[in-house]
Amino acid sequence: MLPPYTRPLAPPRPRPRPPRPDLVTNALDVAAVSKRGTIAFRARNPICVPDTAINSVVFECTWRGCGHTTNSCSSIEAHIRNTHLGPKKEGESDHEEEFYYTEREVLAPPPPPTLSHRDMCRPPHEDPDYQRQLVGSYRQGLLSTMHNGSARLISFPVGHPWSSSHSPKHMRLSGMTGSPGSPGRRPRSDNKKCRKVYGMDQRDLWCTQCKWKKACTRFNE
DNA sequence: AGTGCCGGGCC
DNA sequence: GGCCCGGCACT
Ligand SMILES: [Zn+2]
Repeated sequence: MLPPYTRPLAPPRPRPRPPRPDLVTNALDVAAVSKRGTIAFRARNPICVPDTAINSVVFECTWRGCGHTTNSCSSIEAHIRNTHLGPKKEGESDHEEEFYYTEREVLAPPPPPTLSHRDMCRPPHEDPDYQRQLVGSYRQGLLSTMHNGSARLISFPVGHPWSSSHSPKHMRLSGMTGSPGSPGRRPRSDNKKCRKVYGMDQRDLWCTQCKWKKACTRFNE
């Protein structure tokens, strides 16, 4: 009797869904008293930049071939764990991520967000930027000089780069989740996206991809 | 608890 | 193609 797929026009969308009972998270983690409290670099600051350029600090991944930079400590650690070290095991408590990034300063961290029209929806394995990242990490150890100032990477599809003893330290092999042929999931970038910026009650201000629950094209670079 | 988004549905 | 949501990986 009632129309099949007609939605009310523009009411706020308070649609709280019931939570799933099958999601469990382990709560076994160390308190981590001092989070990277041992690096005491950049104490001296010899860079003599008066007050014209805003030199900000970035965290740069030092994994070979990767030059991924972020601006927060937690995001670079997340990057390293996701893209290089692999999933964390439960029962491991050393902060190994600390050894794969440095903190440095930059003068002009190209903040202008790309104004190009990258407003297309595209699966990640077709994204040329994304493919470059994949190859870069896949050849970890085969290439020597490779600069890369881009952003995101993903967990590997099905290859086992960190099982080939190319990593500077241990190897974290495990049954990586992912069916053969699955391109993997891109790690969340640290920028705030339309949803968080505008909120659920202003959904009409979101970019198109955010409205469709796709990868945001306005706030990621 | 909330956010980001892939995969897949419907039109 | 546009549009939307279930489910899930994260935080
Ligand atoms: Zn967006």
